[in-house]
Amino acid sequence: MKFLYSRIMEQTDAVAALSALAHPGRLEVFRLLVKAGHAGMAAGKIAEATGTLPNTLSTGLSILSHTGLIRSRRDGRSVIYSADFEAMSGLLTFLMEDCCSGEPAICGPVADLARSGTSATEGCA
Amino acid sequence: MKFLYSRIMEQTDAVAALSALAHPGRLEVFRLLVKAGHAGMAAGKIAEATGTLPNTLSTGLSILSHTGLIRSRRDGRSVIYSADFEAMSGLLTFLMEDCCSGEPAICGPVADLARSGTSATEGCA
DNA sequence: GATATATTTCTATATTTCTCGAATTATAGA
DNA sequence: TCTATAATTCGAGAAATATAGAAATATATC
Repeated sequence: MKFLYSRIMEQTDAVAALSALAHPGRLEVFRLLVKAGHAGMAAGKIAEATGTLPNTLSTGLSILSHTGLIRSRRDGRSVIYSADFEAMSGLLTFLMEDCCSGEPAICGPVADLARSGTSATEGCA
Repeated sequence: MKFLYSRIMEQTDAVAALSALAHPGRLEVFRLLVKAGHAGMAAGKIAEATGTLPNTLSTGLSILSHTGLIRSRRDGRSVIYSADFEAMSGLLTFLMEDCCSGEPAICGPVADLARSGTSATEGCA
């Protein structure tokens, strides 16, 4: 399990992350975790919120975890999942790299993201 | 062919856009077009730059086009493709919506993006 | 130790996606 | 019109992905 986002995002990692998000159920889970912030959510709560079977959800969480987009920690019988904002920032930066080649200012916030790089989420709770 | 990004991004559209990007060849093409900016690139030049067969590339360009992530215009015998920064901004905004629920400031530029919304690329050439 | 809860892993089937050769369409110039 | 160039569409076999039932693992409580 590699977490290269904080340094260099490679195409292979980006494709894996995008593939993980390119699925209605997994995308819903990820966005739920983005909203939940650092606190995260237990797998059971996610299953309840999304109406997914536990085994199917677990497969989805595993796929997201392997890309580094989400993290997990155990809390008693539950496993808490949370979004990794640094990984997400790395992905977005990779996507918009060299936006408008040399004149990133014209692209607004998208370019800000590409310019700010991975230190973007340093302060995230 | 719908282009909902400038207004409301729905999950279905986001999944389609992410699926389109979740492929090494298509991701390479998209990032090439991000760098090329508004000027864009002819399909033939893209094929040359990426070493893709024309028919395979055409399929990839078609998939990207249908999501609204790229646009095309004919120029003589060539077809020029270019990235649609507004669509991309809409996708990124959708992904990071309600980042850290109520305290987006702590997420830095990622949250800036989520907050700025679709007007982000207004000034893009 | 025994039981209940929470989550994951295994396995198989169904479905979707990928790639490339061949044929087709569109435009430009002689 | 004829020819060349540029790009797209079609079709089929191969590969990858999705889903859910059943079984297994981990933790907590009695």
